[in-house]
Amino acid sequence: MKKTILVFSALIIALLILFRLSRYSYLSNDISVELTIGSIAVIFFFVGIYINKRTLHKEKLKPTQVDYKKIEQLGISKREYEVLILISKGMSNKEIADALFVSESTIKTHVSNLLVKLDAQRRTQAIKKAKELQILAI
Amino acid sequence: MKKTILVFSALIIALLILFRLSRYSYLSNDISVELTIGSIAVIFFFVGIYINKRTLHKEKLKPTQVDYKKIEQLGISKREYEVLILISKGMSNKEIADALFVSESTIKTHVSNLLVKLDAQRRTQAIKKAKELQILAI
DNA sequence: TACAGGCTCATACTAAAGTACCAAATTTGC
DNA sequence: GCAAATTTGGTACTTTAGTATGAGCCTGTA
Repeated sequence: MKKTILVFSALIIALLILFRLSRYSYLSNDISVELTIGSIAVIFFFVGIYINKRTLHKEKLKPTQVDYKKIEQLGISKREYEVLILISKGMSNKEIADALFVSESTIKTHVSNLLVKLDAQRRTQAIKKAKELQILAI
Repeated sequence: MKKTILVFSALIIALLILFRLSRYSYLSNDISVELTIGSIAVIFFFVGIYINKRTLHKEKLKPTQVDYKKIEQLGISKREYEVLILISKGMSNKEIADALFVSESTIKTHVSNLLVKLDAQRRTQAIKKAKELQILAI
């Protein structure tokens, strides 16, 4: 943002100088003046578009922020949340168990607890609800 | 877009007139000229931002377009795609069967075919892959 | 008309997923 | 340091999910 302001300021100064010079140039008539104004308008119009695109682009890179407060509100523990993420990646209980170095029984317990906390009947429904609640990045 | 161009043109004309008038106004000195230029720059800067925001906002309303060509490429039939959508909504085979007024056996067949076509082992994995392939809106 | 493709459904399985209940080991907060 | 919460894991069971295979019914089209 600092860079943006600097570039912006530099542009304004440059244009003002340009305008000053133009007044003593060989083209010191009405056409020159209107040309300058037009140029300024067009340039700043595109500068606006450019800057806006840059800032909006950054927003798009983090489209869905995880709502950690909601995770807490739902009483979902750290480990349960880990399991939830792996579920959403399409992994089976066995695969999750291997990934987290625990037994499948443990994962089943976590999943069961998750389903209650998310008020879901199935893991697929849990995925959907979790995304709606924004506790899982889309 | 037509409206945008009209507004844009009107603004330019208005500013040119304003500038013309300012030359004969009581403030006909250097400060007036620089003020005008500054105003034009600022105004067009924000016009650029505004227009850009509008167009980008429309893009955001359709964040993930469904890639129907890819559905065809994968050989996923109409009915199978319907089932896929309901799976992604977290529904069980029985629920999908009731929703589509067919038997659970039929849904199982569709799901089995879907898993092969999406190269998935589970329905949760099918959801994830389908979203990655952009054949399901996120 | 014949035939491919899609939709339907059934049977008979096997494999996961999920529930219920219990209990021990750890971690964490006060 | 102790209570509370978390994590872990087990048994036993029910319910879904998924596979394999076969078959009848439409529909568009070569």
